[in-house]
Amino acid sequence: MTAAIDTLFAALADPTRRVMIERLSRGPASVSELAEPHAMSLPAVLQHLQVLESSGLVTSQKTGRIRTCRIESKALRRAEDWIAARRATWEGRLDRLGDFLADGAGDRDETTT
Amino acid sequence: MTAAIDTLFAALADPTRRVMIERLSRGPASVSELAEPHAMSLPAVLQHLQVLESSGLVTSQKTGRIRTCRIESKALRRAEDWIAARRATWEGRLDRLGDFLADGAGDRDETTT
DNA sequence: ATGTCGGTTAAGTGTGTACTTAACTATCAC
DNA sequence: GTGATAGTTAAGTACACACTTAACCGACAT
Repeated sequence: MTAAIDTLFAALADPTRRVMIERLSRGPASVSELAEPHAMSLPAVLQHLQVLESSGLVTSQKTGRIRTCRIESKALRRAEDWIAARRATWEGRLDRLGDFLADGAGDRDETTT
Repeated sequence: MTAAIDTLFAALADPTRRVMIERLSRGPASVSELAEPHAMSLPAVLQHLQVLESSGLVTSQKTGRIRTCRIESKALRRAEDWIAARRATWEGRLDRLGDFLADGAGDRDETTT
């Protein structure tokens, strides 16, 4: 389970891959559409795509000679949730520390929800 | 700004560092407290800590001979928000596709047009 | 059937990352 | 002071990652 989150964040850590994700968040795309904004060879794009797929962030299917890729929001949510959980623990702890932190005494980071 | 998100996700991609973050989400800790659960040398831990600090996820201050580290929830939120934005775009797009998706046609093969 | 388009595989290269050990500094206890 | 404790620096190694070029395969168009 830990390894899965590993590959998730690792996939998101690369700017090329994040641009791909951004593109895919606006709708499915072919491999060459994904490649278009990037100044790199197609095989390089393919490798990024493989990383995205093995992380579960993207799925794809081939029809004829074009492969259509789409984003997998479940995987995005898994990453999001991991972060949210840690933030909640920390911010919950801050809350428990006392209200005097909440109204200005803290080091300007508290989220007063 | 893109490079900042880079280092953020890269920092989160390592299991050792995520365990450190989990520890710090429960409260501040010293370097050796952070090191304790990991079967690795202290210098290795220090290097992970440097990655966490330069990503903005952790800050630390030295008092006497112990360095106290604490989590920086703002940075966590930056990562969380990036993901949330992409997911929102994608899921917003799905919504616009029509309600028939929302009540059961769900995860399998949307965009049947 | 021949050519082009979209994608894929294989193999190699340079760079970065995660460690290691060894040695060293600064504090605190006595 | 002496010695232990907490952390730090430096230098080196092994492996992973982001690319590259070259060659290739399977649609589709003419």
